[in-house]
Amino acid sequence: MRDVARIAGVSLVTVSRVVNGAPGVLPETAARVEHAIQQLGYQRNDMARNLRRKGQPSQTIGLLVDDLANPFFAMLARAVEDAARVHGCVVLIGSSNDSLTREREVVSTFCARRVDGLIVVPVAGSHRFLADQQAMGVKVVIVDRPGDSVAADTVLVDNRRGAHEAVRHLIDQGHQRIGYLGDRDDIWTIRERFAGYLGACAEAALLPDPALVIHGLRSRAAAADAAVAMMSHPDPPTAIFASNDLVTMGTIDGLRGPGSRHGSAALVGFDEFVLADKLNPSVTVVAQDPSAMGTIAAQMLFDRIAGDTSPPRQIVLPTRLIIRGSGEIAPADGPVISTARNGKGLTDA
Amino acid sequence: MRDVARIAGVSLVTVSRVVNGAPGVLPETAARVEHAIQQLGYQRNDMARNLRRKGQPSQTIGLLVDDLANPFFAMLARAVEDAARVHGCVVLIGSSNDSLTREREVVSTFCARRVDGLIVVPVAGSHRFLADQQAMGVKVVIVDRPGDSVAADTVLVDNRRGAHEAVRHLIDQGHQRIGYLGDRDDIWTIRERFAGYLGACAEAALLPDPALVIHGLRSRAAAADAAVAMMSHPDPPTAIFASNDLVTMGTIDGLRGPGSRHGSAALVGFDEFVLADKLNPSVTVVAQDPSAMGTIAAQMLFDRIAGDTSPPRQIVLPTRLIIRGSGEIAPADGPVISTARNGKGLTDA
DNA sequence: AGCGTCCTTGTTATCGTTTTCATGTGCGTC
DNA sequence: GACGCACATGAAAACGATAACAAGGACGCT
Repeated sequence: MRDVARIAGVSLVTVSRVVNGAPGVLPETAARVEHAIQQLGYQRNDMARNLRRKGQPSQTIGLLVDDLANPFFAMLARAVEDAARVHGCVVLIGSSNDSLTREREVVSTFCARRVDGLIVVPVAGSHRFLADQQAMGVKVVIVDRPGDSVAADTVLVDNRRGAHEAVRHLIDQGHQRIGYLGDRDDIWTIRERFAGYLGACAEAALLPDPALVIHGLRSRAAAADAAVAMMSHPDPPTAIFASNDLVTMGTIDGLRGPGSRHGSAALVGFDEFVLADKLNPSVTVVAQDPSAMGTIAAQMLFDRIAGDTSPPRQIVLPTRLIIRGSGEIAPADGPVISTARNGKGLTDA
Repeated sequence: MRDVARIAGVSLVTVSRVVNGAPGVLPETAARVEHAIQQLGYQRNDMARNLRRKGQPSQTIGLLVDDLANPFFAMLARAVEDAARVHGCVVLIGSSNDSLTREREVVSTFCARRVDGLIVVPVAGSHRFLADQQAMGVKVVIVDRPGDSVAADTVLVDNRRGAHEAVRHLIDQGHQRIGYLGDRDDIWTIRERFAGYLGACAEAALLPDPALVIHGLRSRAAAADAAVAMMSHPDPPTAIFASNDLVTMGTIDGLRGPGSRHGSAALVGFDEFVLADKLNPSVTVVAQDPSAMGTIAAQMLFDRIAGDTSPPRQIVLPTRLIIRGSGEIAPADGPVISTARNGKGLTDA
């Protein structure tokens, strides 16, 4: 910058003004400065800039998801990124990998970089440290799961109702023995879905057989094994509700695998996934709209950064039951997941 | 920091030393400082820190992919993030969305933040601006597609050979009329795959019928339409090679859709995708390992940041043909895509 | 002519940290 | 007892930019 000033024969302030498009610089002077900038390939140092302009936003936000490689969070991240771009903001990204320690570390690193705000998918456990950061002026929006010990805007999905609808759909089809295959139930979303399953059963005066309820499936393979085990029960279920996409796919593996009775149980899964409609039989799912979640969360965050100090809000998005069922021809229009990117999903809210 | 110093009754330097774990501070003094830090909730400002420590790396890298919502890039991003964490680095992320302008903007924004390095999936077009940033000291690694007008470490996949193998597999199965359904052929990977298709045909003395070659399919729906159109040809292909996952899935839609001859053509697609093994018939694919690409790219980048000044290298990873074919029982172990996260894929190289 | 005003430009202080060098203190040694 | 040395600590400058204020000139008005 000093070099630019020297070459253009002006002072630092004038260069600053030109770089920031501030008014009150003679066009001729500006041109000289521009020329010097070109010549030297000068680029403003935003670190120094943000340091000096304390109080002004730093145009950086942090996004902390569970696992970026998971398509659900990838879509959410993309939506956040697009919103950030509109606000001239860059995005720092991190995966917590279901570890509270790692989450705390990442949050701390981001805050040391003086982000304006954070969008966090919280893992289980206390988030006092988030509240601390809030006190220091960092705006926080929580997504996907409620945060423990922290008052912040939150965007959730009505997991319970979605699961309830799904299971009721099975019941309406005449199923009486409905198995549950679930991920770790210390994850809030999973717990809610299980509650929805129980609720729908209770509503129909069905008492779930404890032998048909399996928790803690952390991988597709584990789910496949569990599905096989469940179908080997002397009195196997006629239908299965799977708590998320991984478990659903594992269940498909199990029901389809060698030595299994092919398709001997109806299947409804939480989470839409690619090609669910092309399986035979195609799979009924409870679809969420991760893209909408990201867009809404980003919107709330930028409102806060812009100075909104109203009490924290909680937004609960509905799910969508996509009924496919055995042998049924898939609907002509694709699943919600494929159109979510354009933000249409917002109308669901 | 000033407050911490005052409360602890020491100078700024001493606080700095404690915060950075520098030696030469009396344990008792350090404890007093630590206490003051706790009390005030002080956190180092890394902006100011990076500003002062010019020359030292800023512990920030930028990752620019085509589309973060695409599972391929999401996995790549996750691998990069994991590697970055090991090096104590945070990751700025952006999607170029196939736009050179947007790519240039994002790169510029990242560099204004003084990132140590960039991992870029380049869109088509000249990347002179990347070379400019290199000249300013930013390390660059190119991934997935070669960069135009820029000398940098590059991680590619042998798209041509992969496609060649895939098409030869079809030929070995006895197919003579093999259609090509492809994405925009101004994308390098797509062009390479098409070249592989042509090469395999030529090798077998097959002359592809121009009516069976369709380019420019940008969406699943477009691919579905194209597949239907191709199958409606008076002399339809007995097999189809699809240039990427989106086109493959669209082709499945088309072959399966109402009014189509179900499964009337064999199908091999580039890119592995979830559940490809569970379709009926299951789909043979050419699998890449995005996670390995990310890991290797990050490794190269951090080597450069650490001071490696050897000439730019180019690494070409092989693909893996996963033969599934009609009616065949899927192998017990999952597709490469599901195990890639742990870096095992690296052994493929 | 004198004065106020607008407009362009420059001077200086500052952001929060680290670096460099200087200072003071205690201790062992000849 | 003086010297050198190691050690803990502090003072001041610097990183690259912006904010606040000041200065000089042109202009119009009385």
